[in-house]
Amino acid sequence: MKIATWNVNSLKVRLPHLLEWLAAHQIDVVCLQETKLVDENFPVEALAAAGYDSAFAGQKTYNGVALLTRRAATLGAAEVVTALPGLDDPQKRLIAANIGGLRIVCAYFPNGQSVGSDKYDYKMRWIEALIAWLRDELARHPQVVLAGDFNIAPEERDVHDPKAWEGQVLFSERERQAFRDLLALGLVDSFRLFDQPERSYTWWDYRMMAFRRKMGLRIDHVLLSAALAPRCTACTIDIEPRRREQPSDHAPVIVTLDP
DNA sequence: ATGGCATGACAATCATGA
Repeated sequence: MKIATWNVNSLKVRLPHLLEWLAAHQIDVVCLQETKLVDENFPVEALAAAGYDSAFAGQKTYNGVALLTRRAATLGAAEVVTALPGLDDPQKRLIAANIGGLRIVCAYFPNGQSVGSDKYDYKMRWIEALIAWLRDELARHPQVVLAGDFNIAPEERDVHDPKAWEGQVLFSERERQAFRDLLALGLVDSFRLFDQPERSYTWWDYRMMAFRRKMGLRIDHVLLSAALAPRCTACTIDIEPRRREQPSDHAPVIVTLDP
C-alpha cells in the first residue's frame, strides 16, 4: 500500500501535473494540501476518470485539503472529519478518514508568517489542538498516519542553511519542540526510518533558483504510529514534479506499507 | 533593509505563502 502527501499549491493549476503523476505511480491514498478551491469546484470527475474517489474540505482562495483513494484498491473512506475539535477555525486545514484499516489524517499546518506574529500564535494553537485531538484518535485507532505539510523543518539536516534559518519561522525552537511533541504521542517520522540522500528537501522557494541550487527545507512529512511503523518499507521524496514547468513549490512524499 | 516568484481575487494592486 502506498500513501503520498503533496502540497499542490492550487489544484486548479496543478491538476494536469497531478493526473500525470497518478498515472505514473500506483498510489493508493493521496493527501493533498493547498487545493485553494471551494468544494463546488473540486475536480471530482477528472479524478474519478483517473480512478480516484475524492473527499475534500475547501474554501475560497486559501488552504483546502483532500484525500484521494484509488478505487481499484477498494479501500473505502469512512468516518470523515474535516475540522479539529476544540478549535473554532474557519480555515480548512484538516481532513481525516478511515481508509483500508488505517486512520489517515491529512493536515496543512499554518505557515506562521514570522516568529511572534499573530499567525505564529495561531500556528502554535492549531498544533496544540491537533495534538489534543490526535491523543484521542490514537487511543481509538492504533494505526494512524499523519501526513501533510507541517510547515516545520524538525532538524538541522532538514534545512539547507541551518545558521541562516536559526530562529526563523519554520525552524524556530518552539516549532521544532511542537514537532517533537507530536512524536512524543507515539509517532515516528517515516522518512528517518531509512538511509536518505544528503540535502533531502520537500520545499524550495520559487525565487533565486532555489531548487536548482538545492536550497530547500524538509517540511512535508508522513508520521506513523508505533503500531504501524514496522510495516513501513520505504519513504521517498519524488522531486520529479518539481523539475517541471509551472511546478508546485512542494514535492510529494511517498510511503510504502507492507500488507 | 527589501524583494525575489507564484496564486487568487480583481481589475491595479494586494494578501499570503515559506
